[in-house]
Amino acid sequence: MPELPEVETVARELRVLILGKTIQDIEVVWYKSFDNQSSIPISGQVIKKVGRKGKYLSLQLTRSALVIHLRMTGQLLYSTHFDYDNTHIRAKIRFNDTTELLFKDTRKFGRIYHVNDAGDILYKIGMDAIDPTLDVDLFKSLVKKSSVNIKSFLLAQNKIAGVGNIYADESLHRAGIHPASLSNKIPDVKLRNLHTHLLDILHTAIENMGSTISDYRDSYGNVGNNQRFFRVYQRTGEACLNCSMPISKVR
DNA sequence: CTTGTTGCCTGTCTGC
DNA sequence: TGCAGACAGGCAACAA
Repeated sequence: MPELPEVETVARELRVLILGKTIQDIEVVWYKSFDNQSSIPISGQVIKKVGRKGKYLSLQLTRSALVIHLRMTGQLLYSTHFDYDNTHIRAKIRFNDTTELLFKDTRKFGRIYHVNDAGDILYKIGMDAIDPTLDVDLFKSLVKKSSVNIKSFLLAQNKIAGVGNIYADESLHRAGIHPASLSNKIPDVKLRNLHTHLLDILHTAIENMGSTISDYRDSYGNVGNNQRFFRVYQRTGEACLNCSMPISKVR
């Protein structure tokens, strides 16, 4: 499931692939996958900027914006030909040079929102996890304000955006913090550690083009490489790389 | 305000 | 081999 590093990988690729292209039209195959909240026509608009905040991708157009969330199985595949497999394709963004950006989403949880301004969707989301202004002190103060367990805190997108199950589990393990630990009871030293490891893990995952569990693909249809380096995620029953005890699943 | 619960979806896996 | 049911999981909507 795409989290920050996977969405960042797609964003970087899309900057190369579709920036400056003019949209011919959008073909919506599954109506729920496309949520049109703007009356501004999409046809004829140019992709001015590709952004990302948390797990959301934003395409700034000439006069409006497309905000995209891939949820679990969403993919944005760039296509230059017409003989692709249409299975699970929920929408097609066609450009006037005959290339297309295909929104493939097996489980139909993902969404493309068309809005006047990307902020209409993104305002409710917290600070991006790799935003440089989210320094140790700010990170600590956010965690200390929360009474939920630390794993739930990391997953809460209105607090810090972009972290999902994979990178929450990996960073907590690396920092030596049990996921059920209460956020406001974790000592400063451990929080400092968590901040360092979270950033390191996210940046490393971006360098590795993200992690592919099952469905994640980049815009070229390629899998990521980062799943090879998991130390706890989906390693239930296997030996812990720190203490060699079998890893058990808690929820 | 916070926290918890439910529904959205379909492919894959488990047990009979 | 077939089939029912559990499971996976991010987030919106809703309830408390």
